[in-house]
Amino acid sequence: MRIVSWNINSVRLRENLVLKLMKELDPDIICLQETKCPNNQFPEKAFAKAGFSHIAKNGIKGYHGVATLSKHAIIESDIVDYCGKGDGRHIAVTVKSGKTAKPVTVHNFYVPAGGDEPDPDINEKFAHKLAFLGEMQNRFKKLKKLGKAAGQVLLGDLNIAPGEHDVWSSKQLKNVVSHTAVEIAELAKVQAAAQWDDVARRFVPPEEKLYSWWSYRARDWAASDRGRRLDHIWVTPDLSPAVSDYGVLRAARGWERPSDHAPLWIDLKT
DNA sequence: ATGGTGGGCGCCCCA
Repeated sequence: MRIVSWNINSVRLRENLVLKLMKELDPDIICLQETKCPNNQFPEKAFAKAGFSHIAKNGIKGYHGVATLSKHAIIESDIVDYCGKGDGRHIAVTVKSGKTAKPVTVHNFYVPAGGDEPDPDINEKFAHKLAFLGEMQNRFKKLKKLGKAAGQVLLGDLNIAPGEHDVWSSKQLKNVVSHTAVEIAELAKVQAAAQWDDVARRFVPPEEKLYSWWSYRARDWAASDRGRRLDHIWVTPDLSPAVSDYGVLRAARGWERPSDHAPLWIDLKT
């Protein structure tokens, strides 16, 4: 089973790029973030026609919003309202890909970007980001305690590039929101809460640069290559051996009228 | 040191 995560930055504007992605990667599940689309305006028909007839969405007019498209039946879906704001920043689906396959639960997240100033006392957006990560920690700690932290995937735009080689210059970005020590520590606590495995770094050596986002503001994003790895796919330990491949479709950043994020994917033997 | 671009929505927010 191939699972994709992609911050699409408006699903209505880039419906054609989602269809292109379907052709290029032939995934089973696609998790979108920043759909910026109310549920009743979501382009379901076009996606169903392409084979993705099972869709779970948590959309908000104008801002953020997540949606998960599946070729296989969604047997359960669940939305958690982080920080009590009514935002569209999480949706979970449970999918069973065949009669003998074990069900897999996929958590699709869009963590708040956090604004410009990395100080929660003067920047409420940064405070929101830290609070959101705190709620993620509690949620997955509880899940672990209940013995239910298995058969799960956590992915999405987490808006944090934790490692030295997850950014083009760790030194120059150390005070830039997305790469500050406090965020990286909070993200590590989320990861520890259910012993999530960051599969990316098993397939791409930690000392190799790896990005999933490049700013729109660069004159030539590919030439300057000042990227950040803001998007992640994690799995619970029981699924680690089942992950057979991982990749970032960097080419999609160069498609016509692109998102500023590239899609990333894993192959999972179920 | 600064400002650069791109979305949605409606005279300005967010990334």
